[in-house]
Amino acid sequence: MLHADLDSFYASVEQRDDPTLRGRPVAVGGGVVLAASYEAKACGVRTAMSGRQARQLCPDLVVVPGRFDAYVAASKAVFEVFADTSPLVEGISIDEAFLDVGGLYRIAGSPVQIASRLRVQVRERVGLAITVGVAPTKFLAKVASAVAKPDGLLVVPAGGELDFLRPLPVERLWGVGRVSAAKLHGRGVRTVADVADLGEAALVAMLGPAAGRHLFALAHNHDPRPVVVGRRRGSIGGQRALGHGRHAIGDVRAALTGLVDRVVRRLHRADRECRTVTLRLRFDDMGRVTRSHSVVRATGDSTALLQIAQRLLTEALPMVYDRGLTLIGIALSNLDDGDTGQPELPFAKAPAAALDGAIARLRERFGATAITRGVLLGRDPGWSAPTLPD
DNA sequence: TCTGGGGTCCTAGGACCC
DNA sequence: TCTGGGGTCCTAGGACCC
Repeated sequence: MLHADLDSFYASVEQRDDPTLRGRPVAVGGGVVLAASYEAKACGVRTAMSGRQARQLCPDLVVVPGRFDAYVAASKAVFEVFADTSPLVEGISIDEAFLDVGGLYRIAGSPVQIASRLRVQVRERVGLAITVGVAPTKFLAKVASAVAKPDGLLVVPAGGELDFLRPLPVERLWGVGRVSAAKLHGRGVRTVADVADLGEAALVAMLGPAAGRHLFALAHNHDPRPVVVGRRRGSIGGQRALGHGRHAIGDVRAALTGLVDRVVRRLHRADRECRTVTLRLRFDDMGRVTRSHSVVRATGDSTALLQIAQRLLTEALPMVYDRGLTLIGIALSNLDDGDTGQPELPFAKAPAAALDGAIARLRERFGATAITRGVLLGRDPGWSAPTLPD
């Protein structure tokens, strides 16, 4: 497995396209740092840090606004190199992917040779530095690339997996963030070796069944997940920061309308439909709530989706009045499966049996002899089902 | 030092079905 | 009058990732 990860992606694209930025600390973003060049990272600037704090840490910092079209174009070019490298590519985000090169020995050489060539190709064809981790499993390859950054290549040799893994801090494990790390530290668990030796039951008790088992497996380098080609996203969303202070409800509604418009446009461009609309709100105190609504039949109708979104906002309005609203977001999920072109329906597994059972009970209880069966496709208020003759 | 925008996956309770 | 066991789906919240 190869894990290929572009270094400081957005910032690197900026430095590639503007020679005056090379060798200087660069941050992409404004209010918040979206990406920092290695020169900026050297003075402590980090992704997700506020712009003000970043400037304090690094007085020479050059802050540039994002040029997302350029990043998308660069990403496309890099993924073309990936596609030329292996038919088994799984994109993880705009700037990283897994490549399964296990079957390419005869035609392309060893994984290390393939990885070296990949780095050269990305450098020559796209002008960006990329770090590659090579290991027998996805997880280990990802850890290897993280350790090898920037502009590196790291191979975890077969048989040496646990020696490589065990001394690393728990934060290196995929799925350990701030909260889990704090829980683990509280129990004196600091390294991967500590996690591995703790035992699965103790981890499950601490972190829940899924996370506990997941972590235990990773700590023992058990990661059977294959590279999955052509994964489709499960949701499409958008959000907008509103700034502090009070906002007129009309402005909030207008923001939501704009958001829905943008997101539905992307839904259409992807040629997909959705069944669930989720409204996200965030408040002054960083508290957040979500409100969602699902319809039975997937739709891409912008009017219908906007109506649902506005209704969710109306329902959430009482809490908006009490707490300062700072962010509004919308997400469309339960996307249809585009392979069949058929919207995915809930209850799809056994509707016929359910209907037969209901009919049997009607006969039994009421002695009904003529029964009309219909299929109800919606349950929104105001929706009426057509009745069909038996 | 309170901050962007885009996502995935898991958990838990409730309603409902056989 | 009261109870088993196996499931799906929806909703809300939370952790985590880039």
